[in-house]
Amino acid sequence: MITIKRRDQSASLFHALSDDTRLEIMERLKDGEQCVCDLTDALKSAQSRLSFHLKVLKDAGLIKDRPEGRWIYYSVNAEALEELEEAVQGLKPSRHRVGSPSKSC
Amino acid sequence: MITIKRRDQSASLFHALSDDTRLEIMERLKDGEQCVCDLTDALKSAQSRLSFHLKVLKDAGLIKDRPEGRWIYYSVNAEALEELEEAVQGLKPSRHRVGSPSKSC
DNA sequence: CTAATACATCAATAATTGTTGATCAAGAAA
DNA sequence: TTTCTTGATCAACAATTATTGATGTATTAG
Repeated sequence: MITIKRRDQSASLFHALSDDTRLEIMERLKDGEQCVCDLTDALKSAQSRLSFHLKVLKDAGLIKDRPEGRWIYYSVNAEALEELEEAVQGLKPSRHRVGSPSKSC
Repeated sequence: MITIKRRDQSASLFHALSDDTRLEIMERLKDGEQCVCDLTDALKSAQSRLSFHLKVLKDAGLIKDRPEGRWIYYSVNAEALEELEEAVQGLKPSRHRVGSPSKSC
């Protein structure tokens, strides 16, 4: 069912953004691509910890990686942000208020 | 620090939406307010389970409740959706690309 | 009044997530 | 080659979240 798939997709986007550290990573990446070492430096965190969070973001499609030499540069995936916007739009109540409470129970 | 507070607030909005069941609740509420019994009925779930998820959504401010008689009607809180939109906007990369990789490590 | 309904909340348990430190592979430099 | 650096991954553990069934409270019906 397509609806369920979309819910799952939305949930995974929201989940990836439901953590403070991951939001901070996204914030850093707004200014341009960063390698993991830039981030461990900026967030003063263990490398394995950041790799974990980067993986969550990447699995959700929110960021992309670009290996170059011995570094891997991460950057925001603009497409995923559009999907996210759509997901949020989809939460808005429809214009036409469907009538009064059902009172079926 | 205001930035950190905003990140926390965003994270809690995203977290509330990071679950399939809760997204389905939000979907149901789009068509108008529903009492818990409507939802247990529609989602075929235990009442305590839905109460739990409704609490998560309510704590995040995404839904409101309106007691009436022995029912409690839940509905979408439009304000929170605006906040959510802002949070998403805030994730977008800034226009001006800050130059080349730092290569500091 | 008692009985039934709607719902929250709690305690116990299960499942999922996050953190840490260790290890491993690949690239670059000596 | 050996060594150093970057970063992924794994195992062990900690912390958070979700599910279940039971209990409690308020409201309404009989």
